[in-house]
Amino acid sequence: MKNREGTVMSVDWTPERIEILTQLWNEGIATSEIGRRLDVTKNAVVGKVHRLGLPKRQSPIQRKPAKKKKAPEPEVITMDKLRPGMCAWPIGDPGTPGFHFCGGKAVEGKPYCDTHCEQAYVRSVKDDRNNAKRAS
DNA sequence: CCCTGATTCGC
DNA sequence: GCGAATCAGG
Repeated sequence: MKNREGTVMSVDWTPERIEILTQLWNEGIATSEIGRRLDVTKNAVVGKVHRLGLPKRQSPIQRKPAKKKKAPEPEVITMDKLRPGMCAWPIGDPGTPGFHFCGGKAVEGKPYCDTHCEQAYVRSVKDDRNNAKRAS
């Protein structure tokens, strides 16, 4: 695109250029060729084509769903993944499929993370009160 | 390694 | 919305 006469921000996808792009694409011209023709990169072409919803080509390519840039996918902490310093709060029923642990950062000296320490503590308080009553 | 297109993601 | 980077198939 252009900013008021001159400074190029990116390619100006005018209707003409889009038409050329579409036509060349429908003729089966390679993206790199189209890019050369319109003076843009092949990535720009394929990106635009994809955005325009034009028919796909070289079909049987199936990309990995995984991406390494972001969203590393929250790992499920199974027993073998559990390490010291990880919250060992059980999730699910032990011995059944899908059983795993919280896996969060455990509080120093505790087997659980902050959240699960609190939950454990709530129970402890009740028990401690009863125990304390009896003890005293 | 070259080509291709496909998808994600920072801008 | 754009396209470089990255990825996957040929």
